[in-house]
Amino acid sequence: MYRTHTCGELRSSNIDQNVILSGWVQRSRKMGGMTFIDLRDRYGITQLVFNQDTDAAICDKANKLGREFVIQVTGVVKERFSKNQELPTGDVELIVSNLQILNASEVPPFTIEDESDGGDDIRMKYRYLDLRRNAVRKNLELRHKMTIETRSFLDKQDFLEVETPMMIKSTPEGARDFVVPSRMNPGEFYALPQSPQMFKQLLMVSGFDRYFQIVKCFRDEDLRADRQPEFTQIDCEMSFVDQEDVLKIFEGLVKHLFQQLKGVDIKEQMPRMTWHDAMKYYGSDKPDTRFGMRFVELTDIAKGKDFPVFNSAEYIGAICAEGCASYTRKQLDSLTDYVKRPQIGAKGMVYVRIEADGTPKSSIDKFYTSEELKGWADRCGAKPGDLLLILSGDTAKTQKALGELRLEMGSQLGLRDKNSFSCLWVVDFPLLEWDEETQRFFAMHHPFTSPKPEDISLLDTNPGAVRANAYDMVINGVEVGGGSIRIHDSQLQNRMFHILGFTEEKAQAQFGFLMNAFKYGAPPHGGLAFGLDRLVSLFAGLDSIRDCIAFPKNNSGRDVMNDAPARIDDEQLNELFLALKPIPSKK
RNA sequence: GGUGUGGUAGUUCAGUUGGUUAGAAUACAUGCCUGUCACGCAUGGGGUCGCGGGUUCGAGUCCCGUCCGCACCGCCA
Repeated sequence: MYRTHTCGELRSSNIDQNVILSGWVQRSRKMGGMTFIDLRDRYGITQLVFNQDTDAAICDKANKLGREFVIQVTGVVKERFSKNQELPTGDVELIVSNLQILNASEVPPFTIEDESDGGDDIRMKYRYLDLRRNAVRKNLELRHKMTIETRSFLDKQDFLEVETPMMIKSTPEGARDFVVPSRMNPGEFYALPQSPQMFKQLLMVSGFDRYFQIVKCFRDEDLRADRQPEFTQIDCEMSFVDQEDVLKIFEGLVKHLFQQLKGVDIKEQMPRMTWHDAMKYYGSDKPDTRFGMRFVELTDIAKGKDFPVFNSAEYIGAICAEGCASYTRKQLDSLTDYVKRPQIGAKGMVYVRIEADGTPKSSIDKFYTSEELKGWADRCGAKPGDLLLILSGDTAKTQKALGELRLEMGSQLGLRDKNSFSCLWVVDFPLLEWDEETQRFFAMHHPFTSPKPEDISLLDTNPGAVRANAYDMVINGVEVGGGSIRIHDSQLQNRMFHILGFTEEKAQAQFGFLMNAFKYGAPPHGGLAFGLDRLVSLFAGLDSIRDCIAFPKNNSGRDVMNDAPARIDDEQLNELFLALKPIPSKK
């Protein structure tokens, strides 16, 4: 027997019991005649005591232990002389009578501590050691709880978890597919699913009525702090539902998760915001609503005076930063630099300080009268001591830039507290998005998304104005999930394919099986998918989803621990009838 | 593909206008220490300054190229 208790288990009630513990040496403190060792496992830390006077041999043995040695100890639990309030096991310690080294350890490349001395890079390379740390393990425990609670909630609502294939057919729409060559079908490839989209819709045709799956999805696109090439979705679909039904059920799921995992009770209904309003007031389809600072448009009153920049602008918008009139020239310059970065791309920034006596002071004083500037301030609801920040230019670009500026100001003013949560639904997304490059419409969500019935008549006349039955859930500016009511009518679906530029043949080849299925009684259906990694990282207050994934990829999509991806043998290539083109030199 | 930023001891970092033998903390090793829990004290070992080229009497420092990490833009139906 390796242990009778875990290292997080012993309390005063265990005093005088004989126990066996196994675990890793966290750290040892040698005091001369005494040695203390912190023994760690997943459950906690227990202090082991060795005394030269009591048993010199075992004390000598203990003194030879290094960090991360795996040991087994037998001993009796005793009350501590001086208790440690920081540890749950801090009232007791183990007087060790038998010590066995189960495995020695080399000195780890970084310290296995809550505050490790290791950087991200080295910790990823030795991820199995990083996972020993409380901080990382806690994230995975939270992830576990989230999947358990999700399954339990959805099960109670009659959802069935059904697995769908990981090796499917590649579809050129949307993200790039990861592909897998087929040995038995030379020259042909499977794709890894970007989502189980079509399969879950087929399950609706099959009458499963309520489906979910916690499922890996794959997209061969560049990575970000919140994007991995393989990621996990809570994928859901329901039959005989309209948008309202879907929002209600899954709002319930998210509230359940908040309640169970964070102890946060969200009683009121989550706010709904149209996509149009989100863009107008926040410059983003995923607004961070933890703070206000909504856009105020000034185009009509700021245009047509003597300031050429504004006169040539399609849109002039402002945000009001409360109490920021005291910003120095240096701070304002740094904000200007911020919005002028190529990633944001604003040409410049105009500010108006509202002085304590109410007089406006601006970088463009000479173009506007004090009365005019006061008019702007009034419209923005600015009080003395506030600061208006104004961007202008092309509408979409300026709103986006102003949105970035708003987030930056929110961060600077400490309005984006990781421990407060603001959820909302963004609804009424446009169905289609015009692509300048290819001069055609793309489905903003995916090609199976249904248009709003009242907008269907616009499909032929003004496709760009058609709104979709599509919705995203946004928490703290993070898109945590999204979905839509699908098209279940094959005629309407055909019309969509036509608008998206699919020929009859191409639509048939690509989505024929789905179209076929729809001929046999497809129920009205819809659903959504939550990004599990994003939800967990949001709940845990992490900066990157990497921290809640056991074995994540780095920025270039590599697993730095096992060095995947890697070349394969010629033999493997031959078997697959594959030949590599010359690779542009690297290394 | 692009922009920014970084690469110096096992690790995290400092390193001035280019100038002696490249430092600190921590980790590690050794010794001392019988109630520590970030124990303490002393001593010690540890460096291809990412790589290649250039400028210079002299380069961690300046220039060019390159590789790698991170953040972001493009991309992500």
